[in-house]
Amino acid sequence: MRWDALSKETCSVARAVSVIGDRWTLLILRDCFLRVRRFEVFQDRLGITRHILADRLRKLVKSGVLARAQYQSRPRRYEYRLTPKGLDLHPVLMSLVHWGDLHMAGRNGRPVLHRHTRCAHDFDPVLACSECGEAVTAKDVRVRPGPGASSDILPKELSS
Amino acid sequence: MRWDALSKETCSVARAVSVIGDRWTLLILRDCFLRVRRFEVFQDRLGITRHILADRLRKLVKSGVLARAQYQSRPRRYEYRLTPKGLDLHPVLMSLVHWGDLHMAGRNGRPVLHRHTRCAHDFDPVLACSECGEAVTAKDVRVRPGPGASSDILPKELSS
DNA sequence: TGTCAAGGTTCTATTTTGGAACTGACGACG
DNA sequence: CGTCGTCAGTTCCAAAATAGAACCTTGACA
Repeated sequence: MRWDALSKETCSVARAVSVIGDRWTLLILRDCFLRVRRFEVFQDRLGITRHILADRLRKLVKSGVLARAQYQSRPRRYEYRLTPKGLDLHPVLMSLVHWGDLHMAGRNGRPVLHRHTRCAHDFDPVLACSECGEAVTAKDVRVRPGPGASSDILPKELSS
Repeated sequence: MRWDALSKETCSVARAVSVIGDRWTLLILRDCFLRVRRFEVFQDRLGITRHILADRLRKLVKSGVLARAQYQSRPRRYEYRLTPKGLDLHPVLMSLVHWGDLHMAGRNGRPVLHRHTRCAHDFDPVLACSECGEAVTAKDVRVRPGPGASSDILPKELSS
């Protein structure tokens, strides 16, 4: 299966993965949320090769997650900023950070603290239900086909 | 930078990405949450090559996300199940699904619906603050170094 | 004229992946 | 007995992606 074949799958995860399912892309996005915007800064922080960085930034722009904006003329210089579509990835990154903090942290504890400015506390992200507001765990969720489903999206046992 | 170098980074995202930052791994995990457990079923559903599937399953077992369990003897057959560590990835996958639904869905709408069994409604995942319970957006969050921070974890502008 | 900076591109060598065939332990069929 | 089918992989080779390093371009500055 090719990269671009993934984006034509019915599944939302497959389509999302076709955009961000790459280790460098995820690390680039992490830095974007830390307000990194410039090619050289990404390169220094990530240790990624310039070739691949250019490629990933191009793909992220093409998919509408980042926007390339000129921040000076003469000489022309560009920076990369999260679009609204890119900002919507915040929950994905926050969930990833939290999982890493829980299961992969070193003995010194978490490397970064997140403060919720509305309540002024350091917090952990909690996945809540949009309907009742309670926290959701894997066992509380049942899946079923939606309007955009194709016949093979769920395994046989679940498609009833 | 090599794969295994990533897991030695201080950043929780980098460590998480060293485990799940791969398109196939994410798709395998999606299927795990749909209760797929067997080699052949993964292979049929994903269209992944058997070689790569075996490699990714091995890595997920090694990192403690999946457990390999014998489900019959004669002939010996094994299946792969999410461990508690793996189940903790549920918010990551849910966030990814939701982003895909929002920004990448086809014209027929979302392919899969999620029902919260506690309140019996179809729902969207919302990222909430563990301290005040309110929904969190990217703009409501400030980051700062935590106990496990290294000097280079945040860009210069934010390390104050 | 020479140097520096940002934001790339080009080159080759190494790694990873795709695609297909093969293995090995069994059970069932005829 | 011989053959077929299933499941969980492994092996092989060709094609694609990545790493690492050097190079290019535009313009500022001295």
